[in-house]
Amino acid sequence: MHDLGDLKKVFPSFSDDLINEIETNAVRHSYKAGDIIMRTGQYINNTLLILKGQIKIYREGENGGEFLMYYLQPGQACAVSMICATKSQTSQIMAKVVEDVDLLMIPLTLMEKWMMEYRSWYEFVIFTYRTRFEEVLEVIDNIAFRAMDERLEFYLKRHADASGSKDLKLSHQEIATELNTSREVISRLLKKMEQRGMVKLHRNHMQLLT
Amino acid sequence: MHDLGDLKKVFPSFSDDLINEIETNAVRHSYKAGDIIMRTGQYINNTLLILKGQIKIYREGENGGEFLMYYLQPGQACAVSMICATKSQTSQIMAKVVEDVDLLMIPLTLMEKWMMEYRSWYEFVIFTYRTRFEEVLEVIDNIAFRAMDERLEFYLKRHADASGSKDLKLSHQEIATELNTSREVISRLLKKMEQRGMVKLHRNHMQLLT
DNA sequence: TGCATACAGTAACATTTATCACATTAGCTC
DNA sequence: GAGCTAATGTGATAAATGTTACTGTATGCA
Repeated sequence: MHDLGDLKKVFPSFSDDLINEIETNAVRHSYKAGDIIMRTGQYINNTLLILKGQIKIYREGENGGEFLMYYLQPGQACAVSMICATKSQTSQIMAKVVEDVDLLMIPLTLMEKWMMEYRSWYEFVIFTYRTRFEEVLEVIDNIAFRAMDERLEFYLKRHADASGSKDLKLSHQEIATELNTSREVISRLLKKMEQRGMVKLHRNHMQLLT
Repeated sequence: MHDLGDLKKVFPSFSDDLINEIETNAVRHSYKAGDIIMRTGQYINNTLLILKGQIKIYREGENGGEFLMYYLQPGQACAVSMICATKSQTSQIMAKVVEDVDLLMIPLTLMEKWMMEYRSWYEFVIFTYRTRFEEVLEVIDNIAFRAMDERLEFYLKRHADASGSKDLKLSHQEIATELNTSREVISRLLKKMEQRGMVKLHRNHMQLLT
């Protein structure tokens, strides 16, 4: 199914005995693009370690908004699931698969045990918390202090970073949904950005020029 | 200075040996209302445990905005300082004293050690992370999906909860600063709320009626 | 080829929020 | 109580964003 070398490559910071533990105890799962792995209000009993693919973590609005918090990539874990898992709490967020995903599910009991036993696990968990907390703070900064034009620029840059490419496969509607605004607003702003030479627009995709 | 019974009262979940450890190692500090304990970009080497008073945790905007994230009360700890402390990272937030504060400073090295040794400390830390993360998610919900009138209502309720009183000592200007809007907007919305019987306005304070 | 559909552009208008300008008032000091 | 000051009230206007209602246009599919 998967082997030690595999895991070690995706999670290089894990110690060998921790990897052995994971090999023995974790359950592997696959999901298809579009699958929803976690929903608001659902109980969480596992921590998720991403091996392959991409997951979008977002807040759901009443009118179908999917307000983007952050993306999970291979080598990362779901901070929310870690936090909730400690007391079998319900999730406050949604997780949707963007690209087909392979992941490992770690039962909450082990999660706690490992915290005490494996230093590399402890550090990984704390690092995950910290990184996501900071990311979320940055999101707050943007919606609290920035107007939509700046937020759009920031959003596009995040995408470019996440996908490692300046060619972004996004429709205006998708962007609007993730920023909780309307397509028309995004179209207008993108046009302005194009006029300023920051982006080149095509159908279903665009290139960041900056 | 302070004794075991003291600490035990404010942090009832801590085990006796943990409290002893804290007694021996923590440094006590006091701050006056208005003092700024943490600023953006500053290095953090201690975790803070609040014994008395109230601290406001916020994001600073360029134009002097003080966007409220949450309040720290007695019996609580600064989640951000815990996270940053692990690797001597810089803070991404501001912490300002609202009411005169007594607190304990725990050096980061102990913070880590205790995680492995004291279960009640581990649980406290995880609980702190989770609570704050959820609080911040709720803040995001509000600014992402709600208009100013609803955000104001939410803000007032939070204040009532935090202070344990429905009589809120707040000027319109303060509220405006913490919601990153202008005083006029707050005045107008408060007037509307008063007309709907949700609040009774006075000079420098108001009463929540709901 | 022609049709259906999703995507994109754009104008006109409504609504919300921000900004400016100034009036009013409560509470304080002398 | 006169006068000062900070807090609050309010109208007019500007700017940003949301909404409605269309048009055009690429793409895939029958």
